[in-house]
Amino acid sequence: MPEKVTIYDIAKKLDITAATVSRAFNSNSKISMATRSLVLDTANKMNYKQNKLAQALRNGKSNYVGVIVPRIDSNFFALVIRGIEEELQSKGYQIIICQTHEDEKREIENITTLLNAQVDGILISVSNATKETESIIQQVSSNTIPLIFFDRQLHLEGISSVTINDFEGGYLATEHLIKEGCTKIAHLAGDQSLAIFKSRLNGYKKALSDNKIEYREEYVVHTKSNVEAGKQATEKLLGLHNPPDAIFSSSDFAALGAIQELKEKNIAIPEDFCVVGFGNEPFTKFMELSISSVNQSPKEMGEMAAKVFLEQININTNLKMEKKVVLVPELLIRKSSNRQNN
Amino acid sequence: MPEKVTIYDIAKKLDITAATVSRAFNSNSKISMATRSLVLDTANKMNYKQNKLAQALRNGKSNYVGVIVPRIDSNFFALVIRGIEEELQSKGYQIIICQTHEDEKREIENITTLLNAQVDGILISVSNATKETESIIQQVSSNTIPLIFFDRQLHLEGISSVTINDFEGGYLATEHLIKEGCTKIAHLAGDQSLAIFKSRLNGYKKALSDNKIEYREEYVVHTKSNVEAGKQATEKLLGLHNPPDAIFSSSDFAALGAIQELKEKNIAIPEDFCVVGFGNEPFTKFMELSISSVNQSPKEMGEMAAKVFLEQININTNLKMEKKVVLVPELLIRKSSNRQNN
DNA sequence: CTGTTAGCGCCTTCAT
DNA sequence: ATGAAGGCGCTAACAG
Repeated sequence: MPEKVTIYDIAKKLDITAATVSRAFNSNSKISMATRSLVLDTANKMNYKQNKLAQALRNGKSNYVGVIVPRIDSNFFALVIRGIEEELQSKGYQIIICQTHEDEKREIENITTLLNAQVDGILISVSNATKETESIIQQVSSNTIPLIFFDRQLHLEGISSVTINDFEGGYLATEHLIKEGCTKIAHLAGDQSLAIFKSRLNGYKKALSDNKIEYREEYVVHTKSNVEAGKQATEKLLGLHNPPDAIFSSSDFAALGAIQELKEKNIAIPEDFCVVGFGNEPFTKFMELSISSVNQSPKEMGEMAAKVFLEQININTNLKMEKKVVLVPELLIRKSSNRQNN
Repeated sequence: MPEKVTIYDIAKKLDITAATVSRAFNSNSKISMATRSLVLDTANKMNYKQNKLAQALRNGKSNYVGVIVPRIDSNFFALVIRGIEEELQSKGYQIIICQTHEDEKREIENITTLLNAQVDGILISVSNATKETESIIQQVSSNTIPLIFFDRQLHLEGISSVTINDFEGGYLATEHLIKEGCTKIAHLAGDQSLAIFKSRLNGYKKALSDNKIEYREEYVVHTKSNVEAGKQATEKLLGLHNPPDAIFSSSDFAALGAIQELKEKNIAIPEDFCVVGFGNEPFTKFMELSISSVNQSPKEMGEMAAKVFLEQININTNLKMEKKVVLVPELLIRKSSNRQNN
């Protein structure tokens, strides 16, 4: 049976006191090398395991960091998490991952759960922007522990964030399509309640106007970020009086749907129609007709978010700091929009 | 500043004792409805958060469950985790995810970390099968907490597991290729130190012999599970005196590599060559030439693993039980191997 | 139904 | 360099 062995057990065996055993494990204290190694050895032999819970309770520091994402079964978030983990684990932090499934209630529950677990910080990609979520996040950040946004942020004062420049991403993609000779560029826009999608749309608009191309309302279709939605949106676009000759999609999945629809209609890509997606999902480069996309550097984003947390936790907690890190998006030109090298 | 509020703070304010406050939060105890709701209300107003760490320490139960996977940025494992989470979260468990990156040292570290964190159980997909890992796992399982294997197991007595029938998966895939008229079927075999890959190879062999097809050593190429390795292996196969007319790949990524190589050599798929992968990665159905694959039902696997854990934790701990759940693989026939409906 | 007491495992002054 | 004592926040007897 369990028979958990504690520092008292090993103290008794060595005829010393628990305090000494404790000191042996927290090397900083002054303790003779002899007893130190003796303690460590016997602890090992007795199969002793430090109880992090007790440690955390006593120290007021759990070494847990909470990570909240919409979902984990997405290449993007999985890579962000990987980045976070790699950065944090070497510093002795363990991460606890929570998923919201884009549900506001779950999001609030997750925050509560993490606070209950006494995490030392929270890294969050927000799903929702209700007033309630906003006020809870504001309160957590200003009263308790460091909270850092990544990818999807709320614009709240005093809260740090690590994002990519979605505006620039949208701009680059659109500009590229213009350079390829496309003049009637449509946009599959995502959920406009999320700032990232708004920014991509704005980048698209700016690129058009900078290039003296008229913005047409009818060329912007709001779609979910999945294949089927992309297909339907494209069908709609192709049915217009004056159909577009290119699509910049705010999501790779919708871009794939667009391509499927175009193929069904026997429209040649990229000769007669160009497509650019967003997110650099693995399949975009696997396709025979590889899909141009905007890389968001998810792993680097995670690493950066972790670094900001570490800075935050190490400074004097009275001195709140706000750090807004904005990563640069990278346009990956592939077959779906490359007329030169085709 | 933090100013953590405890049950004592709210007890003082209400002029009652901390025990009563505690009881209010653990509804089972006998306590008057009046005080109960009073406590809950004021606790809420004071922004009180239960300290799960203290609770866990006191109760000897953390409500944490550790999950160890090779990596999280894989569709398969992400979905397994999702299944685990959905099953466990409703029961009040929080999961802590660790990645091994297929590194034996990390694997052992992860186990230690989780034990230190006082998890109530460990769900693990093993990366490695060294003697050391084996003995640690054996020891954890028999002396401390429930440990359950999923997908990748070690064959140790008394330890439960949830896996899919990889043998059958290999058999189904190969049999299907035979039915499509292929007679010279090659196999891209994975790391044979992992049982899952051994089983897939064995299923392949059995399907051949059941159909009176001679097994040829030269048709089995051991490759890593990535695109490049699949390409190279296929190049090698095509260079044989008597090259194959089909490939059953133990990995979807290698299958994709195979297809890329075949296309470069202008070999028509599926007319002149059929390919079947394993894992049902998202891209397999996204491709224009969609790839046949074996579905491993990752989400269900995760749910099942969680359920087995819950059973284990709820029975008398003296009574160790071993439960081997084997899920049935599902062959998904797509364009890369479908000669009938093409 | 509520108060009192003790202790989960650990660390950290304060002594010595 | 080590021992003694108290407490982190909570709950579970045991009283009453």
